[in-house]
Amino acid sequence: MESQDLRKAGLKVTLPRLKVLEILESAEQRHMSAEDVYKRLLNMDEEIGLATVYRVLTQFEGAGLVSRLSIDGAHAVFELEDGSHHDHLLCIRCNRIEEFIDEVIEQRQREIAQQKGFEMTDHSLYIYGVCRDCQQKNES
Amino acid sequence: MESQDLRKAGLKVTLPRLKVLEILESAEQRHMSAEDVYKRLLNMDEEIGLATVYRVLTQFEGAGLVSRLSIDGAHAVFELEDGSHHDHLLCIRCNRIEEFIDEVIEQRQREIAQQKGFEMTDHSLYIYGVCRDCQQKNES
DNA sequence: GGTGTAAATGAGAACGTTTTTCATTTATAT
DNA sequence: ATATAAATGAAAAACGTTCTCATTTACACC
Repeated sequence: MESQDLRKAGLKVTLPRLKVLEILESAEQRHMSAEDVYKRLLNMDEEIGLATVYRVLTQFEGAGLVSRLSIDGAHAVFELEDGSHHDHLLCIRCNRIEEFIDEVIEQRQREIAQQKGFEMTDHSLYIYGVCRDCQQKNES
Repeated sequence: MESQDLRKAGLKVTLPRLKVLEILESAEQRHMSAEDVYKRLLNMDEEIGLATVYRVLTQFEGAGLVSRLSIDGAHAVFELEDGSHHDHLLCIRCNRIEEFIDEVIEQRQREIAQQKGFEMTDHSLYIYGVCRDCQQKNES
């Protein structure tokens, strides 16, 4: 029951919040922009404004229910938080997003921060490239 | 002589381009936003529009003269390209930007891309934290 | 089950950054 | 010197996102 997640996060259980959660959980694409979520809502005939979608997603982020990816200059995309820290690989052709975890890189980052006298709070790593499918499409 | 750099890049040698180059080369801060450059121009009594600054910086990027950093949700900043690939450490308090190179991370990224079937074209890594100075300020 | 209160919402305006438009100016090849 | 394509300035538009404010809603309490 998702209502519990909302209550635990100190958020009232409202239709917009339930719907946005539902969309994030059921979407075939794990990574969605606010606009994506909004369009999905329109398709479901839910009269929920874009501003509310932004608000809800931002609150979810604050509550640790979703993570926000700020990819390059593009608009932010959100993913359901599953507790696993991971980084991302992005296909520059089809915008597919894949995830990976690499403890070697994690460790090196901590070392670098320490070397430079930084108290690390966060990091973001994106690898850009052309995914296998798009490489093949290009050959033909 | 910077004019040569512009000509080599296939760009006409114009006052705005020379001035922007000059600012990037002489600025005490290596990382500048378009707005930063524009303000500097105003201080120099150069009547160059902000749109031109954006255009020039984007062309310089295309020509490989500068790199654009798209940090999180913030506005882009530019740095003179010196041929050395490097990543960045950012202080979330004072916005200081430091650079680092780490071959271990570079290598791991290549391996991960290969594992995932990606032809890597680029990557971006930002480590966020609190720099030494800001840690000390906080203690007092 | 009502009711009060603070929180949440919708609509549209506002925002900050960046890009575009278009008429005018400029650099450069000839 | 001149023609031509490229570059510019100013203002408007675009973009994703946040804010404002009047209205609605969820929920704690009776």
